[in-house]
Amino acid sequence: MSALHDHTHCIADALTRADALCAERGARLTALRRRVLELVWSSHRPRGAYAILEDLSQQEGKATAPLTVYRALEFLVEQGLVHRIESLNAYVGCADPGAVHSGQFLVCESCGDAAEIDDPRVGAAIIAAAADRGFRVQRPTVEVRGLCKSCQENPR
Amino acid sequence: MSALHDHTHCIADALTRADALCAERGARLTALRRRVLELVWSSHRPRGAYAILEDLSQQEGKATAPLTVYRALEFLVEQGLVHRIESLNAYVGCADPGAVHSGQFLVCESCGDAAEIDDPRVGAAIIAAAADRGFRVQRPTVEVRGLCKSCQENPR
DNA sequence: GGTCACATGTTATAAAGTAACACCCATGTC
DNA sequence: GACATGGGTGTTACTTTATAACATGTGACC
Ligand SMILES: [Zn+2]
Ligand SMILES: [Zn+2]
Ligand SMILES: [Zn+2]
Ligand SMILES: [Zn+2]
Repeated sequence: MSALHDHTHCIADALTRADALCAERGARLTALRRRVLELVWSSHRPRGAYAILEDLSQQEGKATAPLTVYRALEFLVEQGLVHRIESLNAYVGCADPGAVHSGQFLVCESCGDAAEIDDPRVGAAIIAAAADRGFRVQRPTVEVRGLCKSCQENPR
Repeated sequence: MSALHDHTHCIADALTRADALCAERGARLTALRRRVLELVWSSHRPRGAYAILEDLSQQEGKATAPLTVYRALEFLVEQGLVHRIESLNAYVGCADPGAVHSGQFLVCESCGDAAEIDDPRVGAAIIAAAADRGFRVQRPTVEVRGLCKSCQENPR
């Protein structure tokens, strides 16, 4: 997700979908959780829990405890609204919540963007490789570091 | 890598290969680094830096600083002798150092074993998926959680 | 034997994540 | 309306993981 797009729209969209999904499931997207989701979506770059915490504290005008954020993130991850990028200890909004998918990411070393993909070839290859070894897949993690298209075209 | 195998052999083997590789490259596998590598190889389960630190301290009879271990690990990872499992904040010996590969792991939720694989289908699928999006791959990370064969056969 | 690069030691600190327990507040029940 | 119930949040303290800054050692090379 390069520089120029209407990101306000991304955020609004994400919140709308989250509202709908949670309503449908009877999950409680409380004000706090909604605000954290919004902060996760403040960019397409994965954000650390403590960065979110800082923003939240500022919004509230008073210090918030880490647990507050971690609990909200836990909920959002469970609901599939947010993914955790293991290799960055950071969180990013899910591009397509509701759809069943495991989370595959192309993480740009230069701009920090994390593009979520759900490539069936990758998923299938992992399942096949695991099956060959008698391994039962529960949760694949794919995080590919490299250079995104726009950073290749406009290097620093 | 299930329960029953001659793990002493795994360790000796890993050290021998490490010696050879480092000699070949002119990299300095010092006594300390060699001991850390040995501790990483103490099982096929990824081990945390602080677990290794504890073992090391005990061996030496005196407290060692975290940095000592982290620096040794950094070297070992650079040399491809050890991989870091991002989703566990832990380190595991590389099954095939020297070979060019990125590190794909099947991590068992039950016994904790991390089997390293280097499945060409997975690698190729990732490259293809990335190429479709103009993304240039530098370092793929694949960490699959699930149940290994032996844990499926002998559940708790 | 000087010096240069790299390895290690030491101390302090940062960043990321969790435990335990109290309180609040919406919902449903009597 | 009183009251139990359960999930969500607040508060405090703490653990685990990782790094910064600076001093000291050590071996290769000229
Ligand atoms: Zn956007
Ligand atoms: Zn980029
Ligand atoms: Zn073994
Ligand atoms: Zn297992």
